[in-house]
Amino acid sequence: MVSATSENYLKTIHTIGGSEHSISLGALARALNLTPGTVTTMARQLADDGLVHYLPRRGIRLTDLGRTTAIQIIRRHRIIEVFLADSLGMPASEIHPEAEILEHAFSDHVINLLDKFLDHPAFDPHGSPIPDASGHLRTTSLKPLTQRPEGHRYLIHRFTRNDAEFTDWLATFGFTIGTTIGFHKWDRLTDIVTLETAGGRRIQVGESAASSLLVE
Amino acid sequence: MVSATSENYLKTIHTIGGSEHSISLGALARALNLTPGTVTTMARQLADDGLVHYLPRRGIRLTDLGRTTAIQIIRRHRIIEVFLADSLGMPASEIHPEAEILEHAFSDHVINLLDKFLDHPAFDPHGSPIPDASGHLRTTSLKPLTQRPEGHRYLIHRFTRNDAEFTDWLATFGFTIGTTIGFHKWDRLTDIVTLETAGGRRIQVGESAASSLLVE
DNA sequence: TTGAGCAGTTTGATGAATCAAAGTATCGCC
DNA sequence: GGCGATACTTTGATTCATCAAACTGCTCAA
Repeated sequence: MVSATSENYLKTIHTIGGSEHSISLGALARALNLTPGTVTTMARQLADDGLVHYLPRRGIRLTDLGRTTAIQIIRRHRIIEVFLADSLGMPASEIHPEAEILEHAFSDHVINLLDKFLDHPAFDPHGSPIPDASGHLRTTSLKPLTQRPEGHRYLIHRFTRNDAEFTDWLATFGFTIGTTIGFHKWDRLTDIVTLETAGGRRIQVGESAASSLLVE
Repeated sequence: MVSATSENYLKTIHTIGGSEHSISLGALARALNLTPGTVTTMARQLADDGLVHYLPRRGIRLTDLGRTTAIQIIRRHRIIEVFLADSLGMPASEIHPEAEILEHAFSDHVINLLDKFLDHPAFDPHGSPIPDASGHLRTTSLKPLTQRPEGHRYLIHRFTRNDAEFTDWLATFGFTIGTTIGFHKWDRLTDIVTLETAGGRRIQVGESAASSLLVE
């Protein structure tokens, strides 16, 4: 069994370095808000446990075991987020810190039951994909609109925001599941995204609203 | 904020000593499976935090603060158990150890949302009452059958066992919600409880099955 | 009333996770 | 090629929760 602390290290290494990439301990220390010395000590510990490859002064990288462990934690986190938002009705902006704690307390067994209860969601409320129990991402081309190139039209597949007011509002422009949406422009300065209806009409929404549209 | 460790001490003190009674540190050490020295050290710590009254060599007792804290933990535990059993379909026999861990990870805010989601259950799947958010037990005369005196008839109010097979079986004897049930005898040696139908017929069930009948 | 025995306390040590501060490598620049 | 800045590592200390083992004090029985 891996401690909650180790789980947080693995999750962070996976988040900032991905599965292949080696990351510097400094970057890890900054991401975890710990002093460099602490992270050096823990890196040796994680390497002893076979969870990471650690080359002093060169960086740290997940082993196969570390990666599968990290992915299980991410899976737990995202399933919990779906539960908090969809079942309990928490706003998407509040769920992360709660999930951050709960992810270390839920057993894989309970998480699998929760996954079933939620009907095997493919995305969390922020639009991030949820790996299945064996750690694979469902092969799908669904992504949040904001992870697509601008200037194209996309097919709307799902809203990752459990908010009837918002989806009703979108529907007034003809944006419903199964229809297409134009991704005109994302102004990164103001975080305003300009959408385009089938009729060519332009509407503006915030980046976070736009990212709740899962498109293909 | 109280550590998960302190929470476990408080919960155990409340469980074995109730709210008034002082308990010996030895009893506490045995209940927590810790050495006496550990518990002595922690008792001083809890007293410093204002959670218990501790008189060396005499015993330990919850303060008002300790009691309300303990009751909140018990509330979290029991609401989580209802969720695991009723929503996720876990057998009542498996929920306790999971709830034991989760109770330290759920915030009071999320617990209140979960309580609402579950429609404010009054009892956990073992038949224990769930305190409300302010720590009060709903004033109700509902109790598991096995906490009633033998030789009387009681009104069936609820089954704390999410098991259609069991309730269907009871229904074949006319034991449904709103009807009465006779509590004939509880043989504490064999833990067999003898029930009596409206027609005077006697049926035997195990103590744990009988305790899942909430009666008035 | 005086021990013997037991319940409870103290002491010294351990492991996990952390920090501050001192020490060392490495990389790029002149 | 040498030097300085930056990044990383080491060292010594701290806190929390725990244990084993030595110690102390209370109570009951002879």
